[in-house]
Amino acid sequence: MSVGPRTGEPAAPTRWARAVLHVDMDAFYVNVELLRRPELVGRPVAVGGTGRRGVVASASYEARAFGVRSAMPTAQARRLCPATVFLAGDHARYGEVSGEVMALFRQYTPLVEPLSLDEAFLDVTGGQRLFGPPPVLAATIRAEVASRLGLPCCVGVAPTKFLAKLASQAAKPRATPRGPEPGIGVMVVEPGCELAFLHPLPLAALWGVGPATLAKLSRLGIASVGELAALPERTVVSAVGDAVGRHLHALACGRDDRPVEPDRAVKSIGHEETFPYDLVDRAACERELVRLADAVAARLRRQRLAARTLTLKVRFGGFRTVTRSRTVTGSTDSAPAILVEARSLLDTLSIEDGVRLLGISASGLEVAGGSPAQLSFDDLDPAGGGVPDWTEAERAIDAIRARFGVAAIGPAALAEGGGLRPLRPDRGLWGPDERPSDGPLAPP
DNA sequence: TCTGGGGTCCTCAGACGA
DNA sequence: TCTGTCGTCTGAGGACCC
Repeated sequence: MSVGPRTGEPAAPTRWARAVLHVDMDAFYVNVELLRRPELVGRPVAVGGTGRRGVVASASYEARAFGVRSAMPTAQARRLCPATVFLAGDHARYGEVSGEVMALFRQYTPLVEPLSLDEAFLDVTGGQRLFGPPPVLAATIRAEVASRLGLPCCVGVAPTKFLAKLASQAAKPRATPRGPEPGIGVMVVEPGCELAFLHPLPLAALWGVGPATLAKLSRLGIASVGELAALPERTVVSAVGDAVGRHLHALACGRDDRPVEPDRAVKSIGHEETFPYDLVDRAACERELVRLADAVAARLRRQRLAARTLTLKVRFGGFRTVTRSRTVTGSTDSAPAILVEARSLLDTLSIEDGVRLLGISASGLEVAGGSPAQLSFDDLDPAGGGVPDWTEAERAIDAIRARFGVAAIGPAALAEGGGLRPLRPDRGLWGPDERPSDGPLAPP
């Protein structure tokens, strides 16, 4: 389907000055699981955290028909649709499949910008002579993903990223109380017809308008993108702030010249974890910080990066969340150095309300070794004893893990019952695991 | 017995140096 | 020497996305 002067007729092979595809995999995690569990096809299925405090990461359209949505607490999803089959998920597998999907896209253009595991922008402006008009290429890619990987997806075609993204949403299947209804698969917004597609849409369709911004814009008495575009830019800025206001007003007017960026540099690397039961003593918090610091440092080293700023995130029992960060001269990719800093930041907080979540994030990233003096944070050690140089030891740890797996070696503080409990890539991604033995805590 | 994890970007306040 | 201004950096928090 297309929005344009020739709607209903075959698209003429006009040359697009700029053509962007947005490819969105349908219920990606669920459909990857269905490939190896075909007996679940047609049933309500959800992937996500299966334990208490878990949330849904992805739901089949059969489950969505009952109101099950991603980011919904698993307990609520169970109440809405008790017949749902809940799967814990396999993030490593989704990463592998995502790699195959992206590799397929790159057969058609080198300008592929992954947004997440399950969606990407493709700039196909330069491939029109080779692969045909963008709408034809969109259909080709969709068919290739289905035939070679066995996965459904939707494609939006438009002159800009933003419109391509909206178009792919319009092409998606719908969950209705009667069951899933197939979508159109490919939606095309022809050049010159951007506003006809855009302006009837509700404000919430705009990328960047969430509940808070929607409430502010609604106070202006508007409900559609077209009404937003009709307002003076200064009115929008006064309602939602300078940067957001100018950005949203431009989008509403159909202006979006952001390029497809294949090589976006990572800005931060972090890990956080919600615990099955709130932590109430500092020693337990510090053990968790050891695991988090170990995981963050390992990822920094894997990507040959070092961080200047470290941020500690703490969510208390009442869901109040605070962050504390510190920026230093130099940079680090060392777990002991990150741990010293995280402990020091934790010391500034009272944990008497219980700690529901801890997280460590590294930002201000630079290429490791690029700093004149690789910092060891030893001037921040409250004991004043400095942090030993772990460079060689961590190199050895990385090599052992590369060969034998992440659980093969780790900090002694994480040894439990003869085994290690490091952060696994797929552990607790959508909430704490079901099994109490997997977590550090029993119910209080 | 509601509310994950990994990110990016923006706003605002305060500190600080020119 | 003091004061005000401006730009920049940092820290904290919020909003949003998937």
